[in-house]
Amino acid sequence: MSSRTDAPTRREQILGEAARLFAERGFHGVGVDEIGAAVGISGPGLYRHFPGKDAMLAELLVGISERLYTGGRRCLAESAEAGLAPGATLDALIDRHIDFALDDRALITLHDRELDRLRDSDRKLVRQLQRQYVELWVGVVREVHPGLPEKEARASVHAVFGLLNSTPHLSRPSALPDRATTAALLHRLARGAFAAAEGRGGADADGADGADGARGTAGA
Amino acid sequence: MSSRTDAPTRREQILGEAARLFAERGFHGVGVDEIGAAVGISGPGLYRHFPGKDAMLAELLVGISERLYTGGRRCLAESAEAGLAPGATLDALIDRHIDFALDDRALITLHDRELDRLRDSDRKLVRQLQRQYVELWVGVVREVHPGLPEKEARASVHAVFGLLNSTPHLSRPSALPDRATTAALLHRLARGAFAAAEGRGGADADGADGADGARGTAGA
DNA sequence: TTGCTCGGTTAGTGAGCGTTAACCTCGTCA
DNA sequence: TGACGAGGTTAACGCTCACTAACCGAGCAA
Repeated sequence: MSSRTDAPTRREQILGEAARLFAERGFHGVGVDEIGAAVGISGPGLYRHFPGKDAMLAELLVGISERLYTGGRRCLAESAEAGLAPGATLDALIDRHIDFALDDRALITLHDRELDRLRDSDRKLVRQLQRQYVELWVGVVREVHPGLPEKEARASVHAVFGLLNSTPHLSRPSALPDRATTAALLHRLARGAFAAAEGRGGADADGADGADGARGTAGA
Repeated sequence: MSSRTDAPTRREQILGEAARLFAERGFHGVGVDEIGAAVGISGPGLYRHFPGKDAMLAELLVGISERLYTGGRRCLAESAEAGLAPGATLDALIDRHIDFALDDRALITLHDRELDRLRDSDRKLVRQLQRQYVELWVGVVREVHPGLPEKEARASVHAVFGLLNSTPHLSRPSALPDRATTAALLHRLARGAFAAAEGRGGADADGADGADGARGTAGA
């Protein structure tokens, strides 16, 4: 159960420290002894909780992928229920992703850095969840920006993920404004990027979009 | 030397394959035997060209950092010489970075993934080059968008780097439109993000921007 | 009390890997 | 012709590291 912010169980404690360490120095760069030491037990004691080092990484990556995807689905469901406009739904998606990116920096880092260290089956699962999450965004983005061809929408979503996930890469986070300001800034950047995506599609045209309502990126 | 597209020297060949392999499976994830095999020699033969595995990574990371920074400086110099507007300078910076991101995906990946595997001195050097490169962007961005506070400008630049560098993270690049379309799209996304950055700065106010003048993302 | 499980411990093992050693074979140049 | 250096080779060493074996003490149920 864990009423809410219970004392974290040993497993969770281990996963948390492992995430931090993996993000800092890479999966292969961290030894089991270090992970153990980080939670106050030492070395092979971990094997009472996990079958192996790989299993920790797998659980972390599958976990974050699932949380992202189900979080996204919940956004969509709530938006639909509340009868929100596509633009507001996109705002909700963006905010939720920003929360992940700012709160679980280590996991976000791992998520696109250590994926290939997984067993085939786990990697397939994570990839599938990622794909579904992307498609979920693509759908909303294309509702907000109907002029955007699907391929470009997908590429834009990937790019915006790169943008939103960029904060963990900062060497020292002190360079950032406070959390609220950063979140608001990232939100504006993401919306601005999407708005600019349908500028004029280059060669493969679709022409008609004219002055579109949704935003108003000043000049755009 | 090397008139232009000469047969690459052994060293260059090794560096190229090492970059590819490091990007695919991580620095610790690839053995020297594999790197050797990739260029047709085997294992310790590499030590005729490099003092060690670390040295290869160091040369790759220092190299790409230098190329990015000097490339950026050249952009600025040429723009100044031609008397271009700040907007056009920013366009040039963006295009140059996109060329890097699309042509040297492996290096871009390494650049923000394996930095901590370097010896202290090398890491410091790379970090310094990165910082200088960022500051160079920040200067131009603030010329184009004077309403943007410095901290937010810097964060925006980092975020846009994340955006521009996102393509390597795509599992299979076939999902992307052709190169020209992708480049144009990334360019629009980046400009759109910057344009949206100075929306209204949130809490920490600088107050006066209201309807602010300096805009005109459109034409640029 | 006895005995079992849970969560630790330390010591050890075996594989993988970076690196070195020793040796070989060309082409080049005096 | 003969020395030599550049660029390979294979064998071996030594370290790191994930994982296993064997043991142990506390809590707790019968």
